[in-house]
Amino acid sequence: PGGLPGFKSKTYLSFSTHDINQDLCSLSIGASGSEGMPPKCPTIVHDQLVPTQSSSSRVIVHVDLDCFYAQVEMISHPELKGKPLGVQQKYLVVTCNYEARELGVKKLMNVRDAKEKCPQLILVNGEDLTRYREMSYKVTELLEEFSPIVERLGFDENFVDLTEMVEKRLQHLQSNELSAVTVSGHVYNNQPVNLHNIMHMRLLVGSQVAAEMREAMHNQLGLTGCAGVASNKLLAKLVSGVFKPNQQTVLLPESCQDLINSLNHIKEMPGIGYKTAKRLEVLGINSVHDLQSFSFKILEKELGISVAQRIQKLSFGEDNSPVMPSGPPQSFSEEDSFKKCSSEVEAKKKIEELLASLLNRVCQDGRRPHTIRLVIRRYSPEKHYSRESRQCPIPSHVIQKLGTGNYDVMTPMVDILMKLFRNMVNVKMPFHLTLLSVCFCNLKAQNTAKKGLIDYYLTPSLSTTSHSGKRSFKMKDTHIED
DNA sequence: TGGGGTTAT
DNA sequence: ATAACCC
Repeated sequence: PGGLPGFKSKTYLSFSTHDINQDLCSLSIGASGSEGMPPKCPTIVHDQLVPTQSSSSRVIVHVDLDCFYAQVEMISHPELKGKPLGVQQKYLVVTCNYEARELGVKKLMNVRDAKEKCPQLILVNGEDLTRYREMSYKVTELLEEFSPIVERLGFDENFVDLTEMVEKRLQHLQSNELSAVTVSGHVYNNQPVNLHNIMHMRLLVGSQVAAEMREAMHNQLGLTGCAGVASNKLLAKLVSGVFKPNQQTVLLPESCQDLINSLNHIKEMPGIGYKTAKRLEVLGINSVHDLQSFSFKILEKELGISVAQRIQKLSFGEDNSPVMPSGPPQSFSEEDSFKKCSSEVEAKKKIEELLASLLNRVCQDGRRPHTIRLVIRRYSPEKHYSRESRQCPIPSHVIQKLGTGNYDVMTPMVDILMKLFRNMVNVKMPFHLTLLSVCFCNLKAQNTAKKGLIDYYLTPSLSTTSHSGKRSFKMKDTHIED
């Protein structure tokens, strides 16, 4: 209101991007009778479809490292280069290098099957993620030098929003240089480039930045990977995998439908997971085209408006979700799986191990966790994937000891964790666990003297409830007696 | 299936 | 606290 030339302060614009065609949106112009606030239901004086370039004019790159854990292992052990190498966690080969793939080893293959397929396969244990995690953040930090808008996806993928960078580079080009702009890497579908199409130009410059990113990753970190450049995260991710290993691909808008039609099943659509795919199959939806043409009303009834709207847009290649800068992690966790744990003493030993590693990590980070969580998985013969958890606040006197080193923080933490354990597991009855995990979350910046004062006055749990004599718990944290 | 992560409800 | 998603 008031900020747009030609509109008076009580004129409101309302945009709806509900329409399936992302290049159109509905525009309502209304006038409000109330003071200063946008009307909940404006008087609609005009309602029509108008062109917008809201989501389709961005330039996004998806960077995907090749067999990341195997690459890190080959950097640590150069003598393994050129040989078939697998990274093992428990009895699984979780990933392997391309030499091993050529000999038939697949990701998440059973160790026995892998050895059978490929007797020369060399296996290294990858259960300790420390070096992978460290290298992963080096990659993210390198990408953040290009643009600060970097979103991590797992340890080996990053999205970067290049829109602003690309716009600046194009502005700095002279008009005679514009006709000399070329693509770096592949163009999806071998689609011809039109140098008079502004979006083509943006994506070409995006492909050049992507190539610079991959060069920097190789020169500075010794890593190879793929990149995909497109106008949104979904398309960038899908196109990054088209030419595999160590190559890059740019998607021009005209080939978008071809890209999404290249998917053989909706489960291959990022954002449609195991559960949703199963529910869609029941509805007879198997292909991307099935999902595109399916009645939205019925889809909404089955999945709710949120999921229905999101996934049907995905099926058209539409994805307006922003690249969210990941920043430092929201949580730290360590887990261990095993065939059987059936006694409290055994569980305590494992919990102590997990906690010791976590304390090192959290100490390095500098911030302090204010919540601790224990997660278990109970054995069940057939039915899989069900975890239970209990969490509680970390007492402030324990938080303050974190990272100081000379005070024993293990003992009070283990005591808390064992209370959470007994809250979940009836130790007087037989039990059979197959996984234990400890998680630190609710991380807050360490108190400086100044900020400590501010916290004292502004943090509800300290300043407004400390006089009540009882601790107040937000959410559903389990209450642990001291 | 491992050992991690995130957000939404 | 759980359920879904991602790697």
